[in-house]
Amino acid sequence: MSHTLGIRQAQKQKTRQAFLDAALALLEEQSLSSLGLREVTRAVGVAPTAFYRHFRSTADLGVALVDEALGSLHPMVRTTVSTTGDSEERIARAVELIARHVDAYPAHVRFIARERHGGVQPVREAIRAQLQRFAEEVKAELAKDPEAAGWSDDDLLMLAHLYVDQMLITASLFLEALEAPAQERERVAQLATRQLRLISIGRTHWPD
Amino acid sequence: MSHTLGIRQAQKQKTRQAFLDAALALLEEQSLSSLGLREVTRAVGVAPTAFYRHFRSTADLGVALVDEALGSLHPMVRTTVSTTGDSEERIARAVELIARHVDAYPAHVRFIARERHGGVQPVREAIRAQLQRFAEEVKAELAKDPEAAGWSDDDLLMLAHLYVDQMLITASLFLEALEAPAQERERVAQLATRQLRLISIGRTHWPD
DNA sequence: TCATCCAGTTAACAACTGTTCTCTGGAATT
DNA sequence: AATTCCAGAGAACAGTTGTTAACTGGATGA
Repeated sequence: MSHTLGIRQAQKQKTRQAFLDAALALLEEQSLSSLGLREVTRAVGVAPTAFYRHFRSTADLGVALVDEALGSLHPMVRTTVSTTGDSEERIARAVELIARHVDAYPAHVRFIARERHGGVQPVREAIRAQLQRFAEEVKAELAKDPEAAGWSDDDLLMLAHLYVDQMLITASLFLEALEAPAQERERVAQLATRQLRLISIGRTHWPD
Repeated sequence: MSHTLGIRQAQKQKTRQAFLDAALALLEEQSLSSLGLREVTRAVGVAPTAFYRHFRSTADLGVALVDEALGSLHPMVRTTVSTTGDSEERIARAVELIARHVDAYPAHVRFIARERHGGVQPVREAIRAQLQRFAEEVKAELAKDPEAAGWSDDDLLMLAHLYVDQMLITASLFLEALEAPAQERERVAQLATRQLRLISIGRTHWPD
């Protein structure tokens, strides 16, 4: 049973979301550490002081953006890795899925790539924690595969991190190619596919 | 025969270098897009207007920092990849070399990791161009290896990019572990070693 | 119905920003 | 020795910033 929010709470959440959306748009052309509080309130169309009703600082807003950008991604990642079919099919599906995600949420992807090593410590920390969770989820899925027989937990996590990092690199490349001709995007897809293929081969022959 | 600079030019270069050093120090706790011109001149100890004698803008200063941080790295990368010995020795040496570089130039590494996807377009472009050069140099070295027989140019470049990205990821992990206990840094070294090992295995079995 | 709450407003603060123009004094050139 | 050059200084500009305090008025709960 879902609880219907009061008019007041609903309006507050609406404004909060407007803050997140406006910030995400502004962050396409700058980093979080240069994002001003007044800049955001101006974009939302609200008084500067209203900001404090929702966030302590822009860093706090950034952490909220991390949750929005990565929080909803967990189920997708899990189903991607656990997809059935042979190795080649799974690679093609993963690349396709990354491309679609970048198309659907370019600002989210840009934000994560930009702030992962950005100048705001709490945000870096939040991203690091979420990516750690991703890696552990991927590891759990990898462990189910019969190919994982004889793999140590450490090695599975090592491979999971390799996949997660590769996912981010690929997403970033698709992002750069967003406004480029289809041919360029296809080139990125081919590159990512072959890199995943090479990793997959390394995985198969691991305990040589 | 080296040309001795006049007193004037020498002093100018000295001040310019002071700008680069001060900026790099300030950028440990923020991004380039939030770095103020006055902030830098204050750190150097000169008047704000002196900045314009050396750079058009902070973005321009950022591009100069890219050259300083990556320009001197080319010979090192080349010799690393072309190092003789079996695969395992080369991996160990590469990881060791990355760790030492992070120890020696942590601010450079932080700057590149931060601004590679940062909010200043000309700087992103400069980093992208340099990394492209790195990849092509690595590719040229890979091509010399007898193991590269039967590899297409495209596949060699694909593998080279994989190595370059992996190098950056590893450097970034070492950076995070800079002030951590030696045990943590060893964990990073082990992780990077095994990831490179897996890639190396994939490379060996590539045209399966 | 009435008192309470609280998201958003208004006004004001000192401090800071990038950029301009004018000036200075020592190096470089003739 | 006289002239030109030019890195850096100084002062002033209109705008911007984050944060504070006291307020308003509609939703909320007794």
